[in-house]
Amino acid sequence: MKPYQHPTFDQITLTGLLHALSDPVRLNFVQCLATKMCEQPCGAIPTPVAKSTMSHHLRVLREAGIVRIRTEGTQSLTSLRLAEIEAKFPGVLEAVLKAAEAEKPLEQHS
Amino acid sequence: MKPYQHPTFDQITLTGLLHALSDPVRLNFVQCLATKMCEQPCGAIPTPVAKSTMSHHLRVLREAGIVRIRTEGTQSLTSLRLAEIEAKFPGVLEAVLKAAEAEKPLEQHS
DNA sequence: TTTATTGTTTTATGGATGTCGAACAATGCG
DNA sequence: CGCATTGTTCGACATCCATAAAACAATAAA
Repeated sequence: MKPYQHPTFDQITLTGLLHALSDPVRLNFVQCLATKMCEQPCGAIPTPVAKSTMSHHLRVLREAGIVRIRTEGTQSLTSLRLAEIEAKFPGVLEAVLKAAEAEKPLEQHS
Repeated sequence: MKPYQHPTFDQITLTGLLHALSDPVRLNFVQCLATKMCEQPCGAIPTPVAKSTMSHHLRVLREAGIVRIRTEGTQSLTSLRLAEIEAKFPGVLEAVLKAAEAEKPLEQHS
């Protein structure tokens, strides 16, 4: 299999992170990841978009340095790079996630 | 003159705010606004882009609910909606601004 | 009134983006 | 081996976006 390309700590940028989080689908995915606090296969998180679209979003999150993805068997496991982001941009992700949780009454279908 | 349209407190969204801040030019402008802590005419803040481009960015920031703009004479004065954003998304803007300040060695020309 | 200042609007353009279906790849299972 | 599962990749498409030049609007200053 092809191992995924991840940005290093130094390559992560603030604007890149903000842009990645500015999409509702991606923000919701990150939010779910954060609450579960463990690696998740993409399929384990409900999304309102097609498989291929989700794959695209996952790549954006990965290239922004927000998530780390590794493959195990047929499924790819995704985890938050929480510690690194906190180290680089203290308080940002935490505040955003808290705000997202407070803002969203939450609804998913399928 | 035409008074500017501003979103109400309820109309401000997290993704809208993140998207508005995800552009380097806009983030830099907001950062400058925050450090000066007072109304500023657009021209008082150095930008690397054309006037018309900056006008566009200002509109994005305004429509996202991040800044408030009023006209006085020929110039339009811009101020941060700091208290409102803090009330709606506690800690978000503060953390982002702090991260931006830490990340940017800062350079402007013209 | 003429000119300067300040910023907006319009129009154009090249590039990025979100979306999806279909085809493909890799692994696991029978 | 054949089939199912899980994602990725590849067009394709419509939309949004950052940029800027040019024209316009409104006020201030001479």
